[in-house]
Amino acid sequence: MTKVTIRHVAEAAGVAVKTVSRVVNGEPNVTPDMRARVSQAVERLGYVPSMAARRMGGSRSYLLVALNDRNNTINNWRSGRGNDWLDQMLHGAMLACEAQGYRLLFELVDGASDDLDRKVVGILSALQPDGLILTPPHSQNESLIQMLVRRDVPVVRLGVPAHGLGIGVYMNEREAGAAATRHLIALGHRRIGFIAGSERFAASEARRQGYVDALEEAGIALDPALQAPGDFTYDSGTKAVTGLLSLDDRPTALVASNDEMALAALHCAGRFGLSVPADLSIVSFDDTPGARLSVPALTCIRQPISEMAASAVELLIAASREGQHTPADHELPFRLIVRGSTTARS
Amino acid sequence: MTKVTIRHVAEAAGVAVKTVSRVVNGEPNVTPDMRARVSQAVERLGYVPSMAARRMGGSRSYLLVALNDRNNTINNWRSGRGNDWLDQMLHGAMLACEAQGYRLLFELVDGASDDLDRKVVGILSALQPDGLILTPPHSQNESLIQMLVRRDVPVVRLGVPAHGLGIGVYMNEREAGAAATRHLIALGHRRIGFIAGSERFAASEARRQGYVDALEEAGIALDPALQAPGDFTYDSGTKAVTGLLSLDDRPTALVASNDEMALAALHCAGRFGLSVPADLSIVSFDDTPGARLSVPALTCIRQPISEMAASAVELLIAASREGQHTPADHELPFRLIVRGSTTARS
DNA sequence: TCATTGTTTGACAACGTTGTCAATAGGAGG
DNA sequence: CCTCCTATTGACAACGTTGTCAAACAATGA
Repeated sequence: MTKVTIRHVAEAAGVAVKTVSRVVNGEPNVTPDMRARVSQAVERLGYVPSMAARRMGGSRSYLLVALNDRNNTINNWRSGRGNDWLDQMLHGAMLACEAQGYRLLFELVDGASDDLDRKVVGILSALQPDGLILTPPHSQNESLIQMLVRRDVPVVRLGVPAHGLGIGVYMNEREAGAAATRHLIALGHRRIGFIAGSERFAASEARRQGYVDALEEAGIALDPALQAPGDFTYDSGTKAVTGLLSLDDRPTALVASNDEMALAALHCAGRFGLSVPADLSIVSFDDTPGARLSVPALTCIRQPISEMAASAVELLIAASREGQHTPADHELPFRLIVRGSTTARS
Repeated sequence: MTKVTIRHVAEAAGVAVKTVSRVVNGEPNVTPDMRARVSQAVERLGYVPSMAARRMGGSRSYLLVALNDRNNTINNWRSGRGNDWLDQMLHGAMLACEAQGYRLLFELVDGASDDLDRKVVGILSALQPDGLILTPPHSQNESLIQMLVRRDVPVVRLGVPAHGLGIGVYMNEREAGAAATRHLIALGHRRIGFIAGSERFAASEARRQGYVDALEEAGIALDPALQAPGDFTYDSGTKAVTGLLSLDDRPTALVASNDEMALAALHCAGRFGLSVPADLSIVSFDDTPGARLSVPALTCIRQPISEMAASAVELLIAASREGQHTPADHELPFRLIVRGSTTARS
């Protein structure tokens, strides 16, 4: 009933503690007999090594830390926007960690440059994780990442290419923006509006460029009036759509940079007497719960969030094992999910 | 640039390591001078104590673990249902932890009785947390909690009264069910349907009882046909509502045990040619993002989830400090949020 | 003044594991 | 049979902190 340590197992199996350690960690140079004997003792006593002691004795902590911006998270939560992105990220990461015997600790950070750096260093000192997962927008913070790389902490940057600093795990946002737009073009739409995301996120500009790419390759002239700014919030979506639908030559289709702004568009269209998708087709990004339950359900680009997180974990563990921080980039495929919010131009 | 330990601080300040420890931990019996001198060194060197070493040397780990059922989480996520409850719980808990210098580690568990117990013991052995937060339905698992209490692990049971085993932090679900129902009664409704939640969760039955309470106190006869089973999913909501609206004497109002089933009701009503709230009023539970963005927005009962989580953390830390596991119950108030989905009976 | 008490500081062991290196055993090659 | 090499096992220090206890010192009371 009391705490079981490696010493208890060693005594029970009649071997040295180091041998138990070897078996538990799957190290080589242990005879099958010995391995069986020790394993049996481990099983019987229900021994599980203490993470804290592992960290103290050895060089690994079996711990990864995911850093997320506090303001994003809290704002999402306060505004009732939900944290679907984060949920999926955490799930993907946790499952991958579990599969490898690692733990994931989720931390909120905020603040500007120096202050942020100090906080992150504090987290590093306190937790001594084997790797760090950064989410946008911090995954774009080059100076922060430079510091981490200097300290030899394996870092995965979610959502953006690493460009030689850390490990980037992302999807091709530009191509996704183009795919969303091409879908509308293929349906016969010519006047296609675009609602941009917050400039704090690199993905926003990439998606816009993809939109531009698709129009250009289809030979459709760009109309600046069709590009409205937004910041991923419902209200900003309402404002953007109101502007777009008030145009003399209003668009017949929209690309919204996230689901929430698309939902705003959906509701807003009604106020203009337009029905979706008959009078207005809408494509968006994210594939959140709300996008599936809306009427009509939203055609959208699904980001491989949990897959990215799982990759992140695997890459971090590999990096920490090999003790080298080779910069790398891993691009994962997105998917266009066609639902009821888009149809051919009438 | 290299790792700074307590010894470095001690040398820099010209004192013993134990003295630094005392200052860092705010222990008594240190002269103000000494405290200042050491604090300055800590500040200057950017010293942050290692959690692992703290756990090894001392009796506390400064770590709390939140246990959640893997199946709930994953199903919610796969089905696109979202994990709003969990998000809020984690946020509340994390912020409270941060305020006290603790960390929160989130773990998924699953499996039946023995297997579950073994997994939890494994988590305890590996992490050695100062306390455990259990979410429904595991917070109802008496045998699991009994085991934890036997092992002297402070435990908070979220969402249910503790009844003398562990610490319960919850809202009065029965009273909430009654409040939701009374709101409808006050609006003149007499035929009020009820869509139940999954029987796996104790809250489901409590809410139903509250519904019954309110009807009885208003002298409205119970009609078993008005109580439909459900399991918190959209589909089960659709099924339940279809049944209720097909009745000869159909209800003019509904109490849905969660937002998702209420949204199903909302959409379903349209198919019956009924408009909400004119022909059908709907009250639900949760106050999820979808409930606020739907048209009309849902009148619902808001659970004080993040507040419950924050209380949980504070109670756990207090319990672990005092080293005694006094059973306790903490009931937090819910709130009825009136929005567009309810109106007076026409 | 001296004994007593309390306050402040420090020395040292202990926590549970892994890294390092030495010791031993077993096998190959001469 | 002896030597050399390798595979296996073990002894022991180290990791960074806190708990325990003792030492030094100051304050109190007789």
